[in-house]
Amino acid sequence: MTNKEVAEILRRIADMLEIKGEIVYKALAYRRAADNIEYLGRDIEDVWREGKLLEIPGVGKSLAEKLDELLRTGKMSFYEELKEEIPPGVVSLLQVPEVGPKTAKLVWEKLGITSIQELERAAREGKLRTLPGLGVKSEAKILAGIEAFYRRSERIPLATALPVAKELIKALKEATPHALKVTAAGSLRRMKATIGDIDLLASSHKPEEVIETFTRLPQVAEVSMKGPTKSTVFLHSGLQVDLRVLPPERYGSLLQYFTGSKEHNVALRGLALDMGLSLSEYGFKRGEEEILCPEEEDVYHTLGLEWIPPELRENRGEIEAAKEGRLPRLVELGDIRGDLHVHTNWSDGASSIEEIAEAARRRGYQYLVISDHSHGLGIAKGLTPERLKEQRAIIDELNRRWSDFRLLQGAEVEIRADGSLDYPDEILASLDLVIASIHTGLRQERERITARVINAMRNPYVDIIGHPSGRILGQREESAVDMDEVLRVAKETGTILEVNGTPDRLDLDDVYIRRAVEMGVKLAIDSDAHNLYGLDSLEFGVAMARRGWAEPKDVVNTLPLEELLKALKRNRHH
DNA sequence: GCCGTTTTCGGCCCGACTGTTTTCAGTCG
Repeated sequence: MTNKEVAEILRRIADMLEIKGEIVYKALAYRRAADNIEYLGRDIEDVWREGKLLEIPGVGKSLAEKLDELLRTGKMSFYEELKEEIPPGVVSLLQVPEVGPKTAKLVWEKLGITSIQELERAAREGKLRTLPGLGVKSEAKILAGIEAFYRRSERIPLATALPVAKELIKALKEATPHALKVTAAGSLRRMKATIGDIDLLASSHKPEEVIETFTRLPQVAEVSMKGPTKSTVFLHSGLQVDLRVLPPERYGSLLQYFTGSKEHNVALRGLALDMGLSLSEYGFKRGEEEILCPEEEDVYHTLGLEWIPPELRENRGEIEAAKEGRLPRLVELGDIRGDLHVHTNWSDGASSIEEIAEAARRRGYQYLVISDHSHGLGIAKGLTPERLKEQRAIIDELNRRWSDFRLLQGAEVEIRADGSLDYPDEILASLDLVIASIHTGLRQERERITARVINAMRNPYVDIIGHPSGRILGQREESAVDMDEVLRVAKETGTILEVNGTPDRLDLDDVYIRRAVEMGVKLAIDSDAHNLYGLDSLEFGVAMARRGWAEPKDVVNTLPLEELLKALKRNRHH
């Protein structure tokens, strides 16, 4: 059973407990455990086999027993009993915006509603307004919520949300002189791989005017909620945007609060309470006395912490690290000396070798690895060994042109469905760098696909495993590959794992990056560009690496050229 | 249900907005 599946069951239990009306803290405990399991970075089954369930934060005696039963037998009797008690359709009502546990319970008990379709019918027939606590307006809100549910858009990639946020910030600043600072916060500022909605905030002496202006921007399709300091709107694209406005002297606490994550904030507030302080977006309070925080640093310093980079704010150890002054010096785009994975029009890329090389050089890179596909990937015009030789001649020719920049010839070699590599060893040996990737047979079962990757890593000429999980955000789940095993073997063979910055890949995921960093497995942050603009994607790879606590020393392409060449695997095997 | 150099019991973050309420409950983040 995967971590995600276990986490889903725990979250479902939490939902059912809330509908039952159990104390909310019980449900919270299940959700916290679910989060910690999902982001564990290792297989829950392994942890279970080692008898270390209790070491997972948020898992105590009771949950450890229930998880043991689940992993041992595939079923959890507590969960099965709850399912008998509460129909699954009632739990599904919680997916509708505006419907929470109380409303779900109410309509189930009073009207026998057990599905979203039934809820919709009841709303249309005006039955909801007859229930205690609900009126005509609530009924309309729920109906609107159901419509939103039906056309709900999935989370969108970070790279899609960022320019939208930038445009809104610009538009708001131009539309009113009262918006002083305007910033994107939330998961966007934390650079999560996907974004649910956009959180903006502004400082102003006249918050109400800023809110008013914002809700009238031409980008806004619908105003969902509007108060003196806060509003929620939907853009024409269906994307939800929240705006929160406070005066400048409270901007630091507002920025901190709105950046989240929720779990990080909860932990910070707990810390504040220990110091006799109460923390909110307005600042600190000690009794009646207020401590204002115009800058975000003020919030952290008041709590005796170093300022924590937003990418780390997930309550996964960053607060303890900040307390002890051992936060990592996270890798930055400026540390990157070259891109190790780009395609050209020799395979499925759009630009020539020369064009992309010049573009990389203009970025200040010291080197660039041309890594077109191998011939097995026919649809991508993969290179035969003969064409590879022709390409080498061109690369050699181009290299005479620069003294400050070097082109390397690599390849993205297919790991075939049977586990063999798409070029023979003598061809691999002729390349400066070899990336081995899986593009086919991604749905193979765990043992088989893991064996393929490990076989590739054991080949002395393979330097990097490209996009190790094979996920495509919003389209394809990660493969069943046993990432724990991949990490172990990578440590043993010195194989580098790629952090692919392509916006819909972002693969490795930050959770595994963190694990790699802890284990001392090296990373390569690459763009996997297929055209000149694609080079920009490396920035998102950097963001993922930062979320995974990676420092420059963990990333091979922060090295100068000579050191990079020394670090590559082949030099040890020759 | 978890958790503990002030606690093994009694806490568990804090506030905005909305609607149906004459003082607060529900939902959301």
